[in-house]
Amino acid sequence: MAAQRKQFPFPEFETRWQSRWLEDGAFRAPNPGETGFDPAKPKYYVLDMFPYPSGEGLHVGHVEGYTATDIIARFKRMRGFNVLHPMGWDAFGLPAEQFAIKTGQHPRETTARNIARFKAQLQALGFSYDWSREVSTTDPGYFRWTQWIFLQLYNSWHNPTTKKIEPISTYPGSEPDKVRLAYVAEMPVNWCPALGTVLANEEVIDGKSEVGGHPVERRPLRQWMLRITALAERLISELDGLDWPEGIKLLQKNWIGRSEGAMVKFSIFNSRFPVEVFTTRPDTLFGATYMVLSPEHPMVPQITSAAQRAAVEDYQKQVGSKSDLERTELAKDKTGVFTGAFAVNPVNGELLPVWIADYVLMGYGTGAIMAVPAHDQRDFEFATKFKLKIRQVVQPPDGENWQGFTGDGKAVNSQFLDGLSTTEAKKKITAWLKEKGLGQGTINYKLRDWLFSRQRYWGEPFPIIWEANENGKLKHRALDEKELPVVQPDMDDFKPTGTAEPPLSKATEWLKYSEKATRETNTMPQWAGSCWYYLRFCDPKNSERFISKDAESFWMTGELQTSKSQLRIRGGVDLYVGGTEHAVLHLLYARFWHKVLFDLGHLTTPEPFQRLVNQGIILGPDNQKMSKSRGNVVTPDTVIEEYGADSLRLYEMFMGPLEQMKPWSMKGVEGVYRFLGRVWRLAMEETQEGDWKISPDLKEIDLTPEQLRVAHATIKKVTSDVEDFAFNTAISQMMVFTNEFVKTTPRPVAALKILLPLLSPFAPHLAEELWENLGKKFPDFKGRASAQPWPVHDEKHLLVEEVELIVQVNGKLRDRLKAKRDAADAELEKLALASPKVQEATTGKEVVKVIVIKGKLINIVVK
RNA sequence: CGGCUCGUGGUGAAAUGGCAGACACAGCAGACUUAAAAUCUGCUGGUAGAAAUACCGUGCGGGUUCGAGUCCCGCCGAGCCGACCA
Repeated sequence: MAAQRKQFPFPEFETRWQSRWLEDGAFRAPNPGETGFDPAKPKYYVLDMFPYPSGEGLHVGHVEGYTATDIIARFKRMRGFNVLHPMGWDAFGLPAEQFAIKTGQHPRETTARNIARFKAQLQALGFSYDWSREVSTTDPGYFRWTQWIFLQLYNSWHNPTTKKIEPISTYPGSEPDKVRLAYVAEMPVNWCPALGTVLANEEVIDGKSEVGGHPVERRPLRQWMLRITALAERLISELDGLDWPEGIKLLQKNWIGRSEGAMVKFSIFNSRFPVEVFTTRPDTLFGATYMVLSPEHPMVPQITSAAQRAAVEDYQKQVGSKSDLERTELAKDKTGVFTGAFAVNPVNGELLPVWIADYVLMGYGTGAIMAVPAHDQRDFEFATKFKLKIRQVVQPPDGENWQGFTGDGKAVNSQFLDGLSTTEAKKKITAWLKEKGLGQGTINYKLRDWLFSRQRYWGEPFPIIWEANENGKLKHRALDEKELPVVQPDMDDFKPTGTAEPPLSKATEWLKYSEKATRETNTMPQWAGSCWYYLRFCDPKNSERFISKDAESFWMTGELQTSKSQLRIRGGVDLYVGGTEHAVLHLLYARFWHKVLFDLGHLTTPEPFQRLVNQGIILGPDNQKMSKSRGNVVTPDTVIEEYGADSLRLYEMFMGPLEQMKPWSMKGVEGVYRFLGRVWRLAMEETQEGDWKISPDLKEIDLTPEQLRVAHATIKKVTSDVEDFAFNTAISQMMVFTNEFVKTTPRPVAALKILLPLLSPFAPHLAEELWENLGKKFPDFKGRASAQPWPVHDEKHLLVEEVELIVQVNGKLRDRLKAKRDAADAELEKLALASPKVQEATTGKEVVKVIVIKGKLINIVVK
């Protein structure tokens, strides 16, 4: 098959065009102030989620999104935009480090090799990236600025009065370390013994590590945290102005998990300290019949009675040894232990038994709840199992069973709340609690602060040192930005230490910053580098700043200078394409950093990505997710070898809607390959010797009215389809166009002058090659196909004198008739009623109404 | 259990509330060829019919509408995500 003669000589011209584009910098986007910059051109920033260059290379799934953005980039250039379309590498990360450990090669070497392979694969697809802007997160010239941004976080705080991130110097208190956006905390973390590292909650799936699937346990460790929760509110509300899929916005909202409720203080009968509880249903306070603390709650040891101590400690041990997986799986059946303590219900002085149970999580709210079994499913199950009191305090509307009823209703058995609706009761009790100093209304979030340190070698070192203060206690201090970048030392042994000490702790030389100070040995997580790469692309070589003011302003807002008073709501990357797997984490983290830098005055837009599009997953030919173990992975290399890059690009776009999940089919590739062959033969003819020459059928003749109609309908449809990301239907329209012209001889060469520019974003190599060939004979074909202005359709060619109308009787198709395009309604009605088929269908019936839709149909309603 | 997305030929899929199945794939028949490949032509939702044509048809049941694949309600099924979030 591979040796088979190709339908058109793509093996020769595809690589030739790729080198020509590279050589003459065809897709270089000039920055303000650079040669070639034209201030009259509007900007368009189209971005792919840059890849992690794994050892596996790209598969056809990666290529889908990249092809879509490439089509948009090429389209926008032809429409006169200054298009920024960059590519780079998210190259820090665990797989490279683990591969290094296994093979003894330095991750820097394997990473460089993987990048070279990825780059070659991308270039073989003819993508129009501006390669002069290539960045890698592992390059010291890049991560120097990642570290610089960390310093911004370290040196700033969230001012609750202004609700903005401000320099730490505006903090009026005496303990700045308590408010910094980057802070140190002793946290129970997800420790993965196999990987020898701590993982973020997001990297743990069903109690196992996302990478490798190793078991993960909880253990307390000193960690760097980022105070993302300070911006929780804005991370929700500022989603509103973004052109993102609603589903993704919802995912982010749910992840942040805002809920309104109240904090309520319960005093404990035998303790000096109260226990605080968060509830979204303060209106059910009179229905609280017991209280539950999380087994890890710090108050548990103090309040536990002597009689219950053994049972409580036993239960704590049991829960502690369970992985998160077991804990949630076994959670179907409620478990718990009585502490022997009693809490006092602040509204009525009732004594409530205090239990511990693992269905209450330390990580949410205060780690303690008031249990209202009558109106909460979990409390109801628990109370039923342990025979605790259940008291109704909400009357459901229309006579529903009140047991376990969690909806809104009317308050009962609640003294001064009785008769109030749920909403009113919430308001009243919250005000009452506040007045008595027993609680207050509050908003709680599921979002936790971001665990930002990793015990790894292959990541950005922190620009932090530890030195002893007067009391001999170690204290962290930020390095000056002049000391950046902090580069990892070259080490032969970067294996995990097996303890919580990171591999960098073995670099004894590097570790020592001065007589009194040592370096932080943790490194940043992989997310760090990808949080701001879209900014660096705007000004990738800048050694003075992470991005120049001019470049930032131009590529984010389209204006050369944006004064503070003109700050934009819209702006940023115009189009961002990538998979849904980054719907919460990467996108949330990047938005967080962007907002911090925005508040600190380094950026001109509050959001990084104006428009987001998610491409669907491409399944293997067997309809299963592509994976090495299933053996159903299709690589671009094999497809390009056999059918060429243009066929691969075209097929990826022809498969179906971009956002949809769809299976791969080699037969489908063959289909678009045949189509490209037909386009080729529109212009070229094979000689006896097997060479190609310009087809003698091509003549400088006018298009017929019908040909003009097809041509202009194609311009119109392809243009609007590209704007709507409906690439599959754009391609089918170009197939219609081609089918119209292959059968005609002589063939108007003007048809190709329309088709080739339309086709060039999709199949750029073929379009360039044919355009250049035609230029040798027809002087009309100047320059390059990819540099042509985008064709514009003329509506006058689409109008036809006679249109076919369909005639329905009661919505059922009965006849078709031809009529003048602008015929009057009354005339059409008369024509339709005169049709024999209509008469057949209406005899003996009364015509009630006739609906005429101009140019489309006539519907006769009979009774 | 909850949320989201989606159910259309043998397959991938089209269809601003207005001719369901465009464009492809596969299949069948034919042309070219010694033959094959490639290419080209025709047919290709189901049932009945030689055909014209007729009837049926977008997961199921209701509703809105002159008219529903499309909008609304309820079910069934699939995929993805989140799952004890108080």
